[in-house]
Amino acid sequence: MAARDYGQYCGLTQALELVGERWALLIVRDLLVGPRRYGELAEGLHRIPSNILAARLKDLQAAGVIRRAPRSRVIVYELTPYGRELEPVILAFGAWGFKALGDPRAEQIITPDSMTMDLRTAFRPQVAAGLPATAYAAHFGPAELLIRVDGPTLDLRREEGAADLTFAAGPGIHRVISGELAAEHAIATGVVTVLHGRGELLNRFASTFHLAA
Amino acid sequence: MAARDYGQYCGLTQALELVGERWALLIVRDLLVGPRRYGELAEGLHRIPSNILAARLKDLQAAGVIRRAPRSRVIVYELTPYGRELEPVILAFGAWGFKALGDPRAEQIITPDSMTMDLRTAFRPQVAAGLPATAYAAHFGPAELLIRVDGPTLDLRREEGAADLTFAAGPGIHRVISGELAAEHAIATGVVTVLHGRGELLNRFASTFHLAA
DNA sequence: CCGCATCCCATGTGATACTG
DNA sequence: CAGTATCACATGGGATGCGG
Repeated sequence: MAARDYGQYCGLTQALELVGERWALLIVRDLLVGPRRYGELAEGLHRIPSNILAARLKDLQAAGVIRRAPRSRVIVYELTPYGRELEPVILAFGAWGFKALGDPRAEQIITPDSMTMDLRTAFRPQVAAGLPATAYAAHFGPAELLIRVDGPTLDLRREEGAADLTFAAGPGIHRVISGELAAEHAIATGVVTVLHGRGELLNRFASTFHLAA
Repeated sequence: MAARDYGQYCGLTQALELVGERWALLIVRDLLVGPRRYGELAEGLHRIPSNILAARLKDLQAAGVIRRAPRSRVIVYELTPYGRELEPVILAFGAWGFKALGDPRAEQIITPDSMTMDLRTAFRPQVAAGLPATAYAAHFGPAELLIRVDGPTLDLRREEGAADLTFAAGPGIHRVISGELAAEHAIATGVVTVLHGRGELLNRFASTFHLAA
């Protein structure tokens, strides 16, 4: 590692040596949602080569950021307390990057975990507090995310469940969150497909989750 | 770039595609201190190969993070407003990494710009507000940093000037900031050498700049 | 299957040298 | 001084293999 050492004694340099390599922060992002198995991580980061995933998991463990935890016959990876302290950094970094998101390219997908973190970033508790409690079920391809907003609290789960509004969406959903695409227009153009419930609730969704672009 | 694309449409992924490559955030860190010339960047990031520096400057420019600015016959690089929005991210990330800083390795140095950002990270305005205005002049090798604390405001300049305490320090100064090394002990062991002024002022320095480890 | 390890090749990185 | 050019090598990417 000496050759790839930045050669500086500095907080940022140290941070980059711990989690600065390719894919590392994305692994942390997914683990912020919850403990994940090797295969789940590989699925969420669908373009990561398996050797790289294995190497990163090893490095992150050595760095004290994550931990291997045996859970009744299967192994899950989870963040250590130190790793969890990256949450504000990742949220702020994600908010910064969100502003530069252009139109989604053809191969770009959204995964439940990436969407979960983006929604956490975009959640506006003070706005939500003034709105009725609402449950949304969002389908991203085969995956479903249950989004429950109750006053200023947000509960995100990767499961099925009763919702006031059920919709299917692709990457274009981000343009609704950025306010560039009005809810009605998103429905009209097929960016969002309402599967169940009143489509107007998508307006409430858009005001609850908002990040300027 | 398609092959190195993460393939996800997500704020964090986008951020990593803009400034996630090796050395990129360190360039941003140094530019947060002020506009810098090519040679100044190369000096501050003393282990960066010149071709990599040139490539990163080009990429960061294309990403809208930095900008080439001609200043009376010389070219300086400076952050765009969007690039400057990375400051809180970099400060938080640096604070996170600071906690994991072990003992400095032999080849690890501190540069004026890295120290400047670490001091900004560690600065405690509310503590400083309760202390008398103080100016410190810190020597890191050949470079000098003038640190002026006046109430809750911090002024850092890369220049010479009158100071209440002038000291020379190496990377070990970070252990004073983390509180692991008491000021008197730092002086006694030669981690910090007092060049001018009362050594007890290093205690004030340590309480003004503090980051838990 | 799941959790990796191995191969091979494209690309990025690093050291050095060089040019306008 | 501000970059380019070149080349050796390390790392990343993709496919595939393999043991538990």
